[in-house]
Amino acid sequence: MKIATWNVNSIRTRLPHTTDWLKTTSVDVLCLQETKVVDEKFPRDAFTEIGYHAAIFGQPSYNGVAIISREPLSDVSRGFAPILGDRVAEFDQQKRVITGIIGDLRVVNLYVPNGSAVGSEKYIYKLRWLEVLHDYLKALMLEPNHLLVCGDFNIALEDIDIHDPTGRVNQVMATDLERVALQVILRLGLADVFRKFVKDGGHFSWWDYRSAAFRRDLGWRIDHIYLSPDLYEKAIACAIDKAPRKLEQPSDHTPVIVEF
Amino acid sequence: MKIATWNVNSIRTRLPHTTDWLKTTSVDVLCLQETKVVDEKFPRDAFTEIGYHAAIFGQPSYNGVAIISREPLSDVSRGFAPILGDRVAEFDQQKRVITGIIGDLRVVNLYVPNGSAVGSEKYIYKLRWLEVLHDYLKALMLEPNHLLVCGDFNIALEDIDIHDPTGRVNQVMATDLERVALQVILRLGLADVFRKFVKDGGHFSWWDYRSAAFRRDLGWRIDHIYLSPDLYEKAIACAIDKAPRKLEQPSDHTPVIVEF
DNA sequence: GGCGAGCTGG
DNA sequence: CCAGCTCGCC
Repeated sequence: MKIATWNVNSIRTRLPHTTDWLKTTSVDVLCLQETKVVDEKFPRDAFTEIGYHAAIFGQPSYNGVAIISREPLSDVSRGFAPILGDRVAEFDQQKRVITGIIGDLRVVNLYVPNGSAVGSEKYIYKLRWLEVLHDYLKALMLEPNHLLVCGDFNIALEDIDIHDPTGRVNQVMATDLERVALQVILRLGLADVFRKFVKDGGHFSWWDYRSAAFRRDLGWRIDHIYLSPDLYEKAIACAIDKAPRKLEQPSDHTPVIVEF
Repeated sequence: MKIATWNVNSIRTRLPHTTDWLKTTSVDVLCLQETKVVDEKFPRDAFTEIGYHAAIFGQPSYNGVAIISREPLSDVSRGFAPILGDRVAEFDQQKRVITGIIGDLRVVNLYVPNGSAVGSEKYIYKLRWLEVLHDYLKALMLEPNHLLVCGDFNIALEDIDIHDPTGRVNQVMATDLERVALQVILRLGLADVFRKFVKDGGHFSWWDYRSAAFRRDLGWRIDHIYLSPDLYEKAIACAIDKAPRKLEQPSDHTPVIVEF
């Protein structure tokens, strides 16, 4: 059983990359972020043709998440409100959360806000969003299922997750406030499965399009897979597949895969 | 001596096509229309590197003309107002006219308004613009130089210049009013040099991007080269080069070349 | 409908 | 650097 997360930065532009990758890698579940397309225009057929189902939650231009899976998902829910009620409805205007159940496993797929610049409106929104995410995951953890929470977190948890942590306290995606917000969430009982297998730094999942960042390996590890305790024990591998980032017209992110 | 006219539909997008074509065709003067770029962003260096000068008159997004030449132009003037005075200044807001002298030859490069739909505001503007052009060329013909007037005229002079002239009287680029306006200009003493060499129809310089018009050869001959009488006598060839229209990401127009 | 530029977001 | 959008042109 293999489950992956990949911010594709437009599923329509990256459709051949995505289906090619599914065919060669044969993961069972692929969580996509930044699909950037309304549900009516999501290229569902391309996934059906190669034997996958798609649960989608999109909007025009921005954000958008989807779970591609060999087995159909049950109990799919989109956004925070179905779990937390209308008090959080404002956070569902941006389509960043989708979840569903496969067997005894709940998969949560997230596209955490980027935060723009430290102290900006968007940065405040990101921190508030993470608080809501805490309540959301707390609720889901009451279920009997195993829990896998993955996606583009737009946060580098440790300094070794950044190519150059100099001045990180002023850099969005690495400030103390963001890290603490995420650590509070993890204290609910989730662990970064990549770190079960890889202890050193220099492993990245995102490289800016600008300044030839990929060629110079100036990356960040901001795409994560978090597991509930017993699932964490069962994991036998977790890796970043850099190959898709080397293709023509790549996404700026590359997939992370966990295997059980 | 070879002189060409080509509506490139954005010089930045078509820069490789344009410089490649100059290198293989080695024309002495190339008149460009729809450069779609302000002068500060015009890719002058690309032409300098291959041995050409550039006289430019552009604006952001729309219109824009340029004359690319092996020898530098003298007496360059941009727009109608330098010749006709401020009464026509309103017509220079759109950058559609540039002229300069090489040896004993004045080259006038035009991007005639398209006219949108018959009877529209833009159609009226086109007819008024053609009246101003008449006065402009009348003034230039007082000079002792030979005169070459070329560009995208957005007018098919004869029915044989349209793939299907059915209902042309209601079609912009082929109405009687436009044709007469152009014929009045030509009566100043200018002749279509393409017709010195080619008498039959079915020769086009523009094919709409839509409906696979190029593949089906549904074109129009709207890019012209007009010459003063003694120059007309000296012309030894005039041809449309369809090759650039067959490239990847082509302009919707293709070059017309006259040789002396 | 096919395209390009300029804009906004990352 | 790249994505999609909005706009205007043809």
